[in-house]
Amino acid sequence: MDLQADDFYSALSHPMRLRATLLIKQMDELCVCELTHALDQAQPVISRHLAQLKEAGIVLARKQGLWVYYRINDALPSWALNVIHITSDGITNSAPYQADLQACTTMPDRPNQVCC
Amino acid sequence: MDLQADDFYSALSHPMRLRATLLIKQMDELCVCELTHALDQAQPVISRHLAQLKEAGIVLARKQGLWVYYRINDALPSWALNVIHITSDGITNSAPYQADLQACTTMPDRPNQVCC
DNA sequence: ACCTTACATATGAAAATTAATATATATCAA
DNA sequence: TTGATATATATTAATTTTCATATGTAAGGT
Repeated sequence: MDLQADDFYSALSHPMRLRATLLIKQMDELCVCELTHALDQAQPVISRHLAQLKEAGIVLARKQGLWVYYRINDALPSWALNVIHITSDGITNSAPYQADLQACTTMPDRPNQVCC
Repeated sequence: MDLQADDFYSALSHPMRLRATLLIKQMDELCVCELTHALDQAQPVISRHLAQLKEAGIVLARKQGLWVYYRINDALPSWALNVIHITSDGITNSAPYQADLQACTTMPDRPNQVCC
C-alpha cells in the first residue's frame, strides 16, 4: 500500500467525505443510494466523493447486482486505519455524524441489511 | 475546545500544513523562520499556513521578542492529539518528513535551541 | 431468445466556489 | 532603523457542484 499521507488527509478534508468515511466504517458496508439518503446529497455528488475516497485507497468498492458497496480498505497502513478508528471513536457521537447514522439505519427499504 | 473535525481535517489537508504540523510536533516548538528554512518556502507562505493551523486550533502561537513560536495546542480534544501522534509515528521516518527534520536541526544559527 | 423499461451508478462538461501564490506593504519589538 | 512576522490585494489554480447523459444490470412482456 503506497498511500501518501498527503492523499489520505486531502481525501478526508471535505466534510462530506469525512462523514461518508465514518458512516461506512460504522456500518461496515454501504451502497451509494444509502449514502445518498443518509447524507442527503445528490447522487452524483456522493458518487464523485466516493470515487475520490477510492482513488486515495481509503475505501474499496464491491459490485453486487445494481448496487456498488463501499467499505474501508483493510489494506491501509495501520497508522491510517488507527486515525480513522480514533476519529470515529472521538466524534461519531456528535453532530452531524450521529444523525447520519440515525438517518442511515432508519432508511426505508434499504437494499440489503448487511449489518446493524 | 470546540474544534470541529471538519476544520481539523481541512487544516491538515495541505501538504505544507501537514509537514509543518508534524515538524512542530517533533521539535516541540518552532518559529516562522525555522519553518521557512526547513520547508523551503517563502515567509508569507509559511505565515499564512500557520495562521490557518492556528485558526483551526491545531497550534498555539507564543511571541518572544522578534520571534513567534508555534507549538501543538495541548488543549485539542484527545482524539485529535492522538491522530497527530499516530500520524507522526507512522510517517515521519519517510519522505519528505524525515528530510524536513534533518533540515530543521541542521539549520545554521537557529534562534533559540529550544529542544533536540 | 429478443426488446423494452426501470433503476443504480458513473462520467463529461460547464459553472461556481474556494484555496493557494506572489508581491507589496504594514506592524511590532529591539 | 533593522529584522521577524503578518496582512492585503490581485491573480492563478484547484476543487466542488450541477445538469445532462451514459453505462450496466435486472425484470417483464412478446
